[in-house]
Amino acid sequence: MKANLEDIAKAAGVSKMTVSRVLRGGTGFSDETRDRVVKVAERLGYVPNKLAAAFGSYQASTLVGMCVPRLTSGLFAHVLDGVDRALSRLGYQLMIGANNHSTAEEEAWVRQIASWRPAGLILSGRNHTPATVDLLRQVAVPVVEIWDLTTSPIDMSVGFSHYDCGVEMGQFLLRRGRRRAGYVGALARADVMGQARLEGFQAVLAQAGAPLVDREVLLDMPGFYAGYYGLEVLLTRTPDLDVVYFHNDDMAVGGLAYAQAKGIRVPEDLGIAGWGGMEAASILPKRLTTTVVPTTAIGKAAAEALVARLKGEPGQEVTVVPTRLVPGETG
Amino acid sequence: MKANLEDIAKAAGVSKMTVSRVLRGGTGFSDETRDRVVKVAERLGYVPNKLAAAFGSYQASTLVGMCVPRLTSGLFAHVLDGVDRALSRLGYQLMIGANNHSTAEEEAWVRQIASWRPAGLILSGRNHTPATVDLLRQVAVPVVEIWDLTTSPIDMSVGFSHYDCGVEMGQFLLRRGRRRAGYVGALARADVMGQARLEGFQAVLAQAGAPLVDREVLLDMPGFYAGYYGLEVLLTRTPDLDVVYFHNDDMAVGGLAYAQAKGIRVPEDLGIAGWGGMEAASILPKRLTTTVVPTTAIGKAAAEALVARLKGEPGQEVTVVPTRLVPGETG
DNA sequence: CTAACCTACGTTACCGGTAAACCTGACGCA
DNA sequence: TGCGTCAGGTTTACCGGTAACGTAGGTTAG
Repeated sequence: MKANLEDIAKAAGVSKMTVSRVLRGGTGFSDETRDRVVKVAERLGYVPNKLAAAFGSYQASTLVGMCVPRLTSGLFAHVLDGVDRALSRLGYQLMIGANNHSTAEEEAWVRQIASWRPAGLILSGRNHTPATVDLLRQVAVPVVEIWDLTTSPIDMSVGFSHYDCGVEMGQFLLRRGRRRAGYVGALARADVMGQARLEGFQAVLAQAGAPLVDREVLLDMPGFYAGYYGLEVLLTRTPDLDVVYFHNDDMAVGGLAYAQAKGIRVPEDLGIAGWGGMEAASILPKRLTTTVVPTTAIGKAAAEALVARLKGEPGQEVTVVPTRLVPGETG
Repeated sequence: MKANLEDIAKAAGVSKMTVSRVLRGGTGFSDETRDRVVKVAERLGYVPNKLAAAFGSYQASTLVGMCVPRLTSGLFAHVLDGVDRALSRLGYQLMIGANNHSTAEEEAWVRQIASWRPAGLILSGRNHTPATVDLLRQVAVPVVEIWDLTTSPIDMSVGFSHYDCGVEMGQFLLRRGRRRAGYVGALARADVMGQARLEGFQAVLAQAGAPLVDREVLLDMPGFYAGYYGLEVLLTRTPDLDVVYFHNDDMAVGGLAYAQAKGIRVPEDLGIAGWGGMEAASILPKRLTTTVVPTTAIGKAAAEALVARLKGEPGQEVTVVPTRLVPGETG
């Protein structure tokens, strides 16, 4: 990595500053000068140094940090994809991190990222440690909190209400005549958003005079096996449920597998509802009753909100991206 | 973002350099000085500036770039996770990008990333444009090519042989008595690695006197529906196949769904084999015959190879991470 | 008793850009 | 003729760290 602006300047017989302006597509030079400089830069294989550029100019870098709960989550992969597509087109670089559903790990990540003076940050969820919030205020950079909508964001928020998802699913299942509902969740301690869905679900059931009968919240990661096992535990304890709401689709599919294994007919004997809109659920013989979350749209909206702010436009403070309850054949 | 080393230095009554040394955990200061500096730094809410640090010292930053074909790929999500876990522990930051199976997009990405002077790069696949290779040599930074093993890597390689995957699956299906095999693929133009699997598969079948009968390679993304549709096209044209090898598990599952829809018994009438080891395949009533790729292990190994090189150790040039053929109930 | 050596710092120069101010000749215009 | 203006540059002063080297005072070896 040898050639720098100085080298090009010398070789082209102009000043460093002129080279800088030419390469950044500015103004204040003749066409001949531009051609000469561009040619020399190419010949020397010039690779710009954004480190120096971001550092030297007082303006922020083109780095954007994004923190998700887990990198292996199919839902967040799509959010990530939405963000990346929107940002990379505009020349921003995405730095990612995973917080493993821990606000402490998120804080550590923010601390690391902050030292890179990013142009903006995207965080998942609305729960952060006080130190994280302090840090974010201090770095004074646009922040988008995604996934879980909050009416009082640190800066901007893009997402939907998990509580409302629970309410909506509760209402739907009530309309289908379910009266004895159970719940199977996971991530007992860390999962604030699943908790919010459960609360909405519970509230609407209680209001209708058919309160939640039983629930089983495991400590595991919310996957297929946790759903299978969770339903087994739940039904062993409380066999006469007529519907079970799961933390997410992965778990619901596991529950479906359990029902199938035990000869429980779905939806006749037991209704099963998930959440999230897992792509792979399409491989099931019966369409899963679930709430589809527009993951890519959330990513896109988050990136756009961030970019708007970076361009000096005000930027939407709260963007609601509506979810969609899909009545399948299992609920 | 106000406090910098200078501010701390003044407030603590020492020089900038001493503050720098203290905060980086170096030597050459007394315990009292350290305590005083640390306390002041904390009080002022000092946020280090890695931009300045990486730029000022001539050594590379703690930025690591990683480029995957698609961010929504479940397999690569696990690779990414493996890399991130290994790197973030050591204080490295991961910058990601997607090349959409295009070497041209990869080149554009490398060009962007190179200007950040990363400590290292991780690329997916062994195919790169000449300009990419030039750039990589010029930035003179450790590079790990993952996923598709190459015996002559640019720098280091971690992965497995796609060709051998095809060979192995071919041998397995031959042993199970299959003689009339078909293939359903996707990404017709861009997918070099699926192509390699097909070549291995074809070679071993031909050698055994039971050459590939027909194939259908779609232009679509390799997902569930492409598999469903691809199998339909293939069987309509060539109904008397006794086994079909799919580009990946997603497509195989789609094929399975098609077979089920058409009353084709699997594996009696038709064998189905996939590739990759999709988690969600576990929700199938029958275990899919497939090749499981140790995704997280590849990510971890890639990160470790990179870190070894960064520490000045030689670092494994080629690391083979073996795949595992899982005989399921569909082959 | 003195040279060598350590500890605990301070000084200086520089990394490669960018912003902002400054310069210069040509041209238009009163 | 003198002055303003504009294109097309150049010059200078940083940005916030780090490496390399300098140095004062105390300690130790011979």
